[in-house]
Amino acid sequence: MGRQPCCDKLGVKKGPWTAEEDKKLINFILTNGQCCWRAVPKLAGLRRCGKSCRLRWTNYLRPDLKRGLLTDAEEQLVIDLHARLGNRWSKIAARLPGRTDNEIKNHWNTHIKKKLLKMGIDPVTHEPLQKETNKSNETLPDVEIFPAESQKLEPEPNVSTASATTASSEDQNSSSSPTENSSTDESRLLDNILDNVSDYDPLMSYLLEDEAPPIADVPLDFPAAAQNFDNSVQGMPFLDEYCSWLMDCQDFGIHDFGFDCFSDIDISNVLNTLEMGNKE
DNA sequence: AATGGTGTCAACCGCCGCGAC
DNA sequence: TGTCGCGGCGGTTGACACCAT
Repeated sequence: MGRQPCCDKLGVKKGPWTAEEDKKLINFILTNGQCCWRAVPKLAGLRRCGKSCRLRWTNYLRPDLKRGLLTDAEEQLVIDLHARLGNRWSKIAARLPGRTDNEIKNHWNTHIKKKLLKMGIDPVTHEPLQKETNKSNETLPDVEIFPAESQKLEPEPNVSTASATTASSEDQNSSSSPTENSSTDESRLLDNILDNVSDYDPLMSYLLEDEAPPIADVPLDFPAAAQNFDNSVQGMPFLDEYCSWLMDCQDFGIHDFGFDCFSDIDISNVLNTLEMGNKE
């Protein structure tokens, strides 16, 4: 392959994880929580580098992950967020509870990109391809044109023109080069964008609120996490997905994997609570 | 049934930012 | 202030599954 391995120490295993390795990692994290990732492989008895362990955990083993394809709503949200944030997958993923940046990135590259191209929309700029070619000399688009949002976000004099314009340019920048010019400016810009979004779209508003922590950020004290989970999902638009995830967990047989901590969580209670929250 | 092409996604790589010292 | 180590991020790769011929 000729790739320079990041974990080239002797005896460090690479490639797909085995069920045995997964089990070891899960058991370790559940027993000890997430500590120094570098120490994890040694302490957990794994011949992997810490980075690999972290990746495996965050992208695949984390119990709060959703499985399966993105729903239409999620997909639309990803598109909306990508229009604003560019290829900042982790930021996008943070707004989709139970989804990982890797998953969203993959889905973007394999599904959404093609979908948008088919619709005649440039997946990078989110502008119609036709228009894109016509305005090749322009440096910045005046207004970001994005079908779903252009309907929702009526241009308002004082609000989003500046940030939308900047967002588009930032979008373009970020897709070609991840380097940020100014993190302070950027966060201010992001805040503006998020504020403006909140003015228009309740769904986006909810998902973009910093006060509503994504499930992924719930600390890994699982019984406590279950409580936070319980609280944080009240009124969530994706309740069905959480329910199905919990169902999946049961189907999957989490105890087989050493998820004994879940014995502290009465999943049916959680489900009931979720359903009650959904009805309210 | 065999084979080649294409799509999907888990995992890796290298860079960057941040905190500790 | 500079250096180092760690975690996180985004881009990319490669193995595998699926489909068409």
